[in-house]
Amino acid sequence: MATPTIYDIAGKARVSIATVSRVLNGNPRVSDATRDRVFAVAEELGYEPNASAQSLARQNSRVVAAVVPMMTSPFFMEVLRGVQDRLDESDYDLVVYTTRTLDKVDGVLARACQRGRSDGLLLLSTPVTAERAERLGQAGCPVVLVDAAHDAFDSVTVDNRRGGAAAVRHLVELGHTRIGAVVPVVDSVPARERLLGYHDALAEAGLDADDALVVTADWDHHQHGYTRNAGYLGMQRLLERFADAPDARPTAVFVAADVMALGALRAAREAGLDAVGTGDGAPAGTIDVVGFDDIASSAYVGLTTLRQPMAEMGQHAAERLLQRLADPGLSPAHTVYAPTLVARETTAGQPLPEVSA
Amino acid sequence: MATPTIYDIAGKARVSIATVSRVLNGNPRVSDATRDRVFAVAEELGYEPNASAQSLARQNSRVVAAVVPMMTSPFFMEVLRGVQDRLDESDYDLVVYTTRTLDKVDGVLARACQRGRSDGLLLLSTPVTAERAERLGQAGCPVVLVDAAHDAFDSVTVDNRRGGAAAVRHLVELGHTRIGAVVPVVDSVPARERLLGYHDALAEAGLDADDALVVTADWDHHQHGYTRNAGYLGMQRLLERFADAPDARPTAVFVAADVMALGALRAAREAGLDAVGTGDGAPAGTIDVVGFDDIASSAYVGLTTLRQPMAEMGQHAAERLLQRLADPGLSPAHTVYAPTLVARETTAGQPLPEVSA
DNA sequence: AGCCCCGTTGAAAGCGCTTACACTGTCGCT
DNA sequence: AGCGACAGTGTAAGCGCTTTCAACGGGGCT
Repeated sequence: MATPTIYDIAGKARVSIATVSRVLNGNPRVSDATRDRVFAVAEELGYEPNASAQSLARQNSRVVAAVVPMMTSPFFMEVLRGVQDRLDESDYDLVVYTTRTLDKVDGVLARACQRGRSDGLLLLSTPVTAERAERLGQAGCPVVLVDAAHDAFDSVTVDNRRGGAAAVRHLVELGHTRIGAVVPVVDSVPARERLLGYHDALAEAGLDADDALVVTADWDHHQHGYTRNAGYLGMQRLLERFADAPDARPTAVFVAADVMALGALRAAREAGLDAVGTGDGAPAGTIDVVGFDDIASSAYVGLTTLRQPMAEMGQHAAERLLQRLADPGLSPAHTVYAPTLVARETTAGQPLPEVSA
Repeated sequence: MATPTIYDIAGKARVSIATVSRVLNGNPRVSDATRDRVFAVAEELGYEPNASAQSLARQNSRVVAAVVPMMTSPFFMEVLRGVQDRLDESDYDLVVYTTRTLDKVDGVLARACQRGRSDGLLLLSTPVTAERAERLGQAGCPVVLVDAAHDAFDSVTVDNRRGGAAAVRHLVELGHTRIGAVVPVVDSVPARERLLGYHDALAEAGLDADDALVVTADWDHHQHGYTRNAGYLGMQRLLERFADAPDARPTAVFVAADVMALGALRAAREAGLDAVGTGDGAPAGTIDVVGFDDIASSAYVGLTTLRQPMAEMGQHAAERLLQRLADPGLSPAHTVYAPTLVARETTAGQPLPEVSA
């Protein structure tokens, strides 16, 4: 026989399909005898409900969709892990959509939401334009934003500006006065915020801002420059600028994302710079680096960084979406986490401490 | 109005729903005038077909499901990117299921396949037990395995054994005679194969196998030991064994996965060993390392490794699944890629070459 | 005895779509 | 003129499930 349906169960258990449905859905208005019989038959037949039929009948899908720009970023993966963690405890399934380019987002929104493939949406690092907001509002699909914000929707983010400032402040405290920055493509809001933080801290320390010290990643636009490669090229460009004026070279660099920092570290090394500085001033052949995110690799390369509680953010976002699914009337809440500084070798200049396992 | 249906379109365009359906599905048996009218109305209403209703009616979902053990592994992400690439050109959607633990796999299979949520399955690094094979066969759901194999199903893998051997051969050629190995949990088939390759190469070179030189990751079982942490601890343990006999210490180590190698490199560094060896013999304070996979980070840390064409494998797997979806009668094909050695600093002992961008 | 209520069940109407089949009207042909 | 062929369209029967509503038979009650 093909895959069994409730009709098959009904026939074999000598009840109507309505009763079968009741049993399967835990409706209490069924006698124990019937319930047992139905369950037994269902088990025997290896019955699995047809998801499409269920969705169609109950007008919801018990599916939550996550939309992520690129599937390869450690940041998203960590967030998704958190999401998955929370969702595992619910009876919602998670489906992940990746949008290579931002203009594909709308297509995905259509598919995920308007076509009824999912009951709710988790938008990661996906800017919500006015038009898009309109569309989402109209579709009436609950949405939670992660690493992005919009008044009309729930959001969970990290205070990027404060994080950027904290990163640079850390460098200032170590005695650096010429501090560079390598940031992703500026149309990324978090990137811009982090850069603002950089300037905040500079101003606060009474240091002059100098455009020559700032490199904006002009590569890998499709990923907004959040790549190892962009970090690599960015650091290279930064150092090249001072090839003729070694004394003016930045002694420390804030790289606005850990993936980029991985590349930047490499570029520094190739330029003969040791990323494990001494912390006091600017010994030649040395450079300090601070990243942002604290992806898994960072601990292992000893990268000082600002930790975002990625998994926690994912969990929280999922939690919030679940709440909203249960009660669509909730008014939008904005959760902002404070990034925390994790000092490691790229700024500590101390003997290698052990990785925290 | 709620989300529009074909009834709304039909009403407004003064045709029957059958005609609407025909137009929307590109059926040629419709007059041009009608077609235009229907399209216009559909556009105007912002119509999107209900996915559940379509699936139910056509008895398929136009969805392909990928099952991956852990969402955080770079390997899987790369494979999935390839899958996505190929699927983007088709009209299938990809949904990703993650299974924290292997016993959850069956639940997912039920949900994905038997419940009709997807038309085909991509199983990544998921061992197919006899029982599971039975189940999959019965569900009649097309399956393609990646990084795993089974006679009854299509598979795309890499020749792990040959790769392991190539890795070790490379070390032998560099003059190493005491070569260690750090491998993931042995119940991982690929891991076991790579270890076999290690022994092959040793034997081939006339070197004695020595259990003391092999460490099996006994940590992070849920990820089969494929973690930075497991690599870190593994290398630590390996080095500890020779703390009292520095002369017997391995001068080179084959770490059977790049993520692990990242951890291993760290452990070596903490132990005062430079991973950039000179290639000739065993200078004190030096150790050579070869990994496996060539994940994105590897180029940046200068890790010598055996490259798996991950994205390509993903693409190919998707391609094959699509073929099988079109023609379920195809007999199982097994594609085996040859891993290629990518020599970098952790074995080259040469001045840092530039990262290939 | 008659009534109502309740627990238990079944019949049937959808959910939004696809598709086999039937129907209508033209056209081209003998 | 009369035939079949055929393009274009509508009718209606599902797809597998949920859910409303009605029906049925006992109890417990007055």
